[in-house]
Amino acid sequence: MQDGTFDAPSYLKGTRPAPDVLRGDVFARDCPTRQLLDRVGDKWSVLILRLLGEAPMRFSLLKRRIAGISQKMLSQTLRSLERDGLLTRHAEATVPITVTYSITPLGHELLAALRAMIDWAETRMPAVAQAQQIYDART
Amino acid sequence: MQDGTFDAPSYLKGTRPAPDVLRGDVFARDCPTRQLLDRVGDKWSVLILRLLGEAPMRFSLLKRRIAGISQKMLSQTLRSLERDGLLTRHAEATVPITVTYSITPLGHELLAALRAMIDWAETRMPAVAQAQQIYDART
DNA sequence: CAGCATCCATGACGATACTG
DNA sequence: CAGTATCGTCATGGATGCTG
Repeated sequence: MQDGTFDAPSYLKGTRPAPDVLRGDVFARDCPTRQLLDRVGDKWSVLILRLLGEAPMRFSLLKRRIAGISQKMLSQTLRSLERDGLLTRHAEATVPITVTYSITPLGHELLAALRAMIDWAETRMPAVAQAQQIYDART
Repeated sequence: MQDGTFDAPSYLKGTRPAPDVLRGDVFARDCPTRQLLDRVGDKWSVLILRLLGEAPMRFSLLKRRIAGISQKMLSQTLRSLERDGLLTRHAEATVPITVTYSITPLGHELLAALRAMIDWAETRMPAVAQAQQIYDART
């Protein structure tokens, strides 16, 4: 039993306290925060979530409200968010077809969790911009 | 006056309420949230901020605690965060040189604003993973 | 120890054209 | 209307080698 049944390091089996130094591997790779940022840290996800947080919306309306997004990226990002369970797609078999996207409870939860970050960005990004100017002005 | 003095659309001049539809341009480009995510949505920034939120730390310790990061990315990300005013660099002229990084009040603020997101990720990413499996299993 | 310089692979993203 | 398919570009980030 001293060696354990598999090859996991001892601090992963709880026989030693995670040593703070060198638990990096787990921290960096499994870190749920990174996984989340991998998905919503892209160019459009949060923007789309915020819009759908206001109200369900059709593809074309999203396209018009998010100036600068391409059909490809909108479509791709929507599919990704749907896959993640953050929004749902509802297609009506009209001619032409009508597709509406809505945020899910899980998506709403995430949006709520992002609220503080969004607020911070809106009030404090000027301070960041100022810090940059000072940094860039240094000889 | 009916046509206005420049070629800006009327809702930008306040002669009509921003119509919800079509205010996309401003929303998408100036959005502080996007600016923030452009800076901390990368692979390592939040991780570094979290570590420095615990305690000031030297380059080599950061390198060891974040398994998988290259010197290049660590150095590059640290410089970017320093430029943004989120952390400070202190170099001591020992031989060899000793460099310590600390989080700033602004960085601490941001970290606090990210707390809800981090917590959400830690508790709810399993739900996201499950949603993905269901999505991928659909024929 | 704490970097910088360089090269290279990958993938994110945009533009364009086409479709049920 | 709501997409898919294809192509090209550019930025991100890893690997390697060198330095004060």
